[in-house]
Amino acid sequence: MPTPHYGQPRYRVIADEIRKRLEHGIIAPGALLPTESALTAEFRASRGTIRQAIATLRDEGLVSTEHGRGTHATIQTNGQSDATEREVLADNRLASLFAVRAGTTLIEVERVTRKNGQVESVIRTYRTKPPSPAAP
Amino acid sequence: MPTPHYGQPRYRVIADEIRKRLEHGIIAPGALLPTESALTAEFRASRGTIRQAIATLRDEGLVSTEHGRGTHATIQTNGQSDATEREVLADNRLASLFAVRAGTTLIEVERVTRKNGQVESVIRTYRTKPPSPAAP
DNA sequence: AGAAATTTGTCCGTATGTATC
DNA sequence: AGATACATACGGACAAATTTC
Repeated sequence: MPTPHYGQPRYRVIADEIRKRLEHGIIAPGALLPTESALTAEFRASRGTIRQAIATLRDEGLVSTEHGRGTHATIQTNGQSDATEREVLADNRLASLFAVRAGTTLIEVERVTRKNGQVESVIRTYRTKPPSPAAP
Repeated sequence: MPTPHYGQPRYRVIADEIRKRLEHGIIAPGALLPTESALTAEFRASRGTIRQAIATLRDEGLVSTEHGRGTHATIQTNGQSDATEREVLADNRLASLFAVRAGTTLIEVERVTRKNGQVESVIRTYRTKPPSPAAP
């Protein structure tokens, strides 16, 4: 088969499927996702397509990827309030503002304001991650 | 030659070069960037690499891409204050919060707080774009 | 310490689909 | 309808970071 893509693009379908597994806890928070090759085999898609799907989830803050290690589900410090905190990797703009390297872990707090049930605004606050007290 | 890429990846070098042109006004705000094929020819890189470079700039809010039209420099309503306003396209998460389609134009206001010259936090507020008063 | 295997990152070339002009 | 331009998808190759042996 050549390269058909009617309706939804494949990478989005794949992202939707993986997102469902994250939301349903089939992939636990902090757990490693299947490798790109494993997903390639499962979804019968090329690596590029798989990587695009994962990039989508990364864009949503659902997963985090590290070179040579893998992609793992992001830990969501989310109770039931309207404020969610998560760890994200600095994009180029944030990196230059904070004077850190792109990809450095930052803390993002997201707050949602509503009006008559409708979302009025989304406020995201970024800060650098405080150094951990661990020291081997 | 196969695929040499020592030091900086090519897509980042290309993104840096285009960013410089945007900052220097060589590409005016609102103006269309060269097409992907033109950039492919200029930088002697494949389309995938060019697209990755443009994706980087899009991530920084510097440019905006429309299917079938092209990529143009984002209009920066930026005086000299610490608050910048720009138009961005909704990522999947924002789209679901605002109940709009991914890619819908949103208004982003970014504020930076500093302490002793160091950036302390970056606050980004997103709102839907108010309907224009135009009426054909 | 060092080599090998694993896994993600980058890059290329090509083909086809879809939106806009 | 045709030309132009971006979007999606495939497959292959090599680079770099991490883990495993």
